[in-house]
Amino acid sequence: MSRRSPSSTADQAKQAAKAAEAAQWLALDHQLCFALYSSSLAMTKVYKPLLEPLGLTYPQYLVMLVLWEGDGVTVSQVGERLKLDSGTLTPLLKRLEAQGLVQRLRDTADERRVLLQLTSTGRAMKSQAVAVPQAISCAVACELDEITALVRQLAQLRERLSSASPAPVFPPRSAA
Amino acid sequence: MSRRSPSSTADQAKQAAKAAEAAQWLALDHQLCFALYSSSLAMTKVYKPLLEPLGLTYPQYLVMLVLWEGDGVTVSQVGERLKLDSGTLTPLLKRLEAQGLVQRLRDTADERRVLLQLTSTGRAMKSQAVAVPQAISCAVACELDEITALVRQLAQLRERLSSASPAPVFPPRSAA
DNA sequence: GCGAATTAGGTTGCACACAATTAAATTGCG
DNA sequence: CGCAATTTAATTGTGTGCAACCTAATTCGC
Repeated sequence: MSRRSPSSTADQAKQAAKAAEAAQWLALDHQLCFALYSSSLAMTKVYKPLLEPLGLTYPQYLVMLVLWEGDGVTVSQVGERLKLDSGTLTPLLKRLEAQGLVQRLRDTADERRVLLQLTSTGRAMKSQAVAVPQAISCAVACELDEITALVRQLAQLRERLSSASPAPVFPPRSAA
Repeated sequence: MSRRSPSSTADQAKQAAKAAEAAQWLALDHQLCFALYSSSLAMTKVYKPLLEPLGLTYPQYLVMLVLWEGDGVTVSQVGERLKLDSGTLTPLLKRLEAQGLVQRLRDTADERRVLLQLTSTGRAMKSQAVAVPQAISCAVACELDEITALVRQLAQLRERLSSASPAPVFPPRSAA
């Protein structure tokens, strides 16, 4: 404290207060974005060893979850469900096809569409896969209610985020 | 219903019950992993237009948050904070360096280390950046308490995930 | 029918994530 | 001191995410 005082004490106090406020807003550990980001990455790491025996990556597993709920759907229907676009899904689906889990077939009625069908191998994997969420559930908390509540909160958050168009806080080209 | 009955009705009922249970465990919308994954991606999309004027990607912004809290730290200290490894951080930091926001300097005392210093440009960006979390906060919910609670829950979850080593549910090579 | 607008996937390019490997510097032990 | 073990980054390779662009197929106005 009190080292050099070329300007007024009031000025210094104002500066300090402003810096402290900035520190609060920018503190990593207060950021919801980072809490989401890091826990999502941590979740992926927990899944990885469980999915390895199945030969699936985590996003591939998500696609299989969608197809196990019902196949014969289009690429964009899967994308809508997972909130992923064709640039992500196309190569991913080709890898699932190469592994013999999924078939990609042009819709004869509308050749712009590609229909996704599980192969018998892909369908059979479902019974193996049930063990995955069970293992996760045990590894994490087993408090089903807590998990359910968190899932609901996050789903709501995701909705709010998807429909959010944040105010453009910067006047375009202010700091170019 | 009732199409072909080569086996007993009891068998069919058991099968159906088992399938229904599997469907529960594998339902996409019940998965915490997907709730995290999709809301994290949605969050990144909301940040993107806010960070564009600053010339930062979302992970680059996270690194800047760490450095604004205190620079002169090593690559691995940043990695520990963000839970990211050198394979991710090294190219990312080189891009920040190329933009003139950060300096990467070998520690003269221990030449294995690389110390990260903000440039004056990088330091100056902090005051611009305060507007980013403020805009997000408004765009999402403005319920500070709710956000704080969620951040705490997710931090706790991340800890549990990081220390979790899920039981290897599959006997190695069961479905190779 | 026919041409413009729309729609569905695919391709390309860039930026992560992370496992696995490598290389250089430091530490520690005899 | 000498050398093995450790530590710290960097590199390489695979797999996402996503914007921007492209192509082909369909639809719709006329």
